Amino acid sequence: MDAFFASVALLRYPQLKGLPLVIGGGRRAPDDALARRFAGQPLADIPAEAFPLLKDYTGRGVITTATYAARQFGVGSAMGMMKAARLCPQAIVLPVDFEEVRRYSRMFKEVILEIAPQMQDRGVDEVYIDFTDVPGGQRQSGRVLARLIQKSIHEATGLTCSVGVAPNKLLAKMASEFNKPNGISIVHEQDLQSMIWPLPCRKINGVGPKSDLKLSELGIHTIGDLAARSRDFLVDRFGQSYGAWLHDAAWGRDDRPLETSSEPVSMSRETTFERDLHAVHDKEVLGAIFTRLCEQLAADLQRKGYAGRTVSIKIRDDQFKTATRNHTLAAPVDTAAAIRRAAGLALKRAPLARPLRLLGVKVDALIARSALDQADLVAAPPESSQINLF
DNA sequence: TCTGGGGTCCTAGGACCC
DNA sequence: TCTGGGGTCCTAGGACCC
Repeated sequence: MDAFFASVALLRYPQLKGLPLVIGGGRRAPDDALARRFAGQPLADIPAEAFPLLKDYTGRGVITTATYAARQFGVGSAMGMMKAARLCPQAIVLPVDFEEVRRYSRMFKEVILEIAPQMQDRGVDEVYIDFTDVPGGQRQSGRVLARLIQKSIHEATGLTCSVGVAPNKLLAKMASEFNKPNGISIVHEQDLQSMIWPLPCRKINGVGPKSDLKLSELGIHTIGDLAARSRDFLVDRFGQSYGAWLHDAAWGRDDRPLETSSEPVSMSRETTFERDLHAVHDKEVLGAIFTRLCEQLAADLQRKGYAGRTVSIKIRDDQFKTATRNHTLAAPVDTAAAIRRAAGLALKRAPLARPLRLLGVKVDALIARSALDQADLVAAPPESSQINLF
C-alpha cells in the first residue's frame, strides 16, 4: 500500500492532500486539541491551517509514514521527529490512528482474497499473492490481474497500491518498489541483469544497514557486484547461512513458498518514557508502568487465545543500550499476575544502574490455549507472593 | 537531533543428558 | 591419562522487517 498510514489519514482529512504530512510521534495525540476545538463539525471542514505542525512537536517519537510531498524534504520512515522538524518544519503532524489503519488493512486484504485466495500476510500494509492458479493470472505476464487488484482495492477503500510481479517473492518485493506510487512492475527471470543487478545491495529484502556497510567495505555496492563474488567468498565472510543466502539472492533465486497462515511465536508490549526514569529514584512510577505492561500483554494473550512459557523483560538506558533478561517457566502463563511475577524475576538480574528510557515485557514460546489442558496454566499467585521490584 | 512498537529468525555459549 | 560426540533446552544479543 502506498504511504499507507498517511493515505488513511488523508481519507479522513482530504483537505491536507498535496501538503507535506507526517504520521507518527508515539503516545501524544497532537490532533486531540483539534478534535475538541472543532467538535461537532465535519472533519473535512477543518481548515488545513489549524493542524499541528512538525516545528511545534516535542517528544521522542519517530515518523511512521511521510507523504510524497514531505519526502521531498528528506524526511521519511523511522526518522526521529525532532530531526524531521528541522528538515521540514512546515509539515503537518498527525498521530497513527491504529484502529482506522487496521480497519483499512482488513478491507484491502479482503478485496485481494476475493480475487486471489493464495495470499500471505506481511504486516498491515503488505502481502504476497500467488497469481499461478488465478484465472487470467498469466495474461500479459500478470499485468491484467495486477491492474484488477489495484482497481478493486481503490474502489473499496480509496487507497492506491503498487504491485510487483515476478517468479518468486524476493524479486516480486523488489519489483513492487520500482514504480511507486500506484504502479505495476513486471520482472522476468531474464531481466535479472538489466533490472536487478544495477540496484544497490540494500534493496534486497534482508540486507539491512549492518550488512550493507560490511558489503561496501568489501567493495560490493550493487547486486551485480554481489553476484560476481563466489559463494565461498561470501560464506567465508558472512557465515554459512547468510553468505549462501546472499549469493542466491543476488542471482534472483528464492524458493520460499507462500505461507497463507502462521502461528504467532511471541507477543510483547513496550513503552518509551517521556523522560528517563531511574530504578531507584522513580521506583513507584516505573513499578506502575511495569504492572500496566504486564496487564496489557495478558489482555493481548487472552484475547488472541495464547499462553507462553518464557517471559522476558527489555530495558533501554539513556545511552540507548538495550538489555534483555528472561525466565522460562514449567508451564505456559497468560495472566497479568503470573507474567508480572516471572518478569520480576528476570528484571532482578538486569543492569539497572543507569536511567532508563524504555521498558518492555514479552511472552515467548507461545502455545494456543485451545491446545492446552486448562490445568497446565499456572494459577495466579496470591497477592502476598508478588515480587515488588521497584 | 537522537533514535517507536510489534514482530521473526539466527548465532553462540553453557548446562545437561545419553 | 587428559579427556568423544550428539542432542536439547535455556539465555542473551543482534540483524532485519513492517
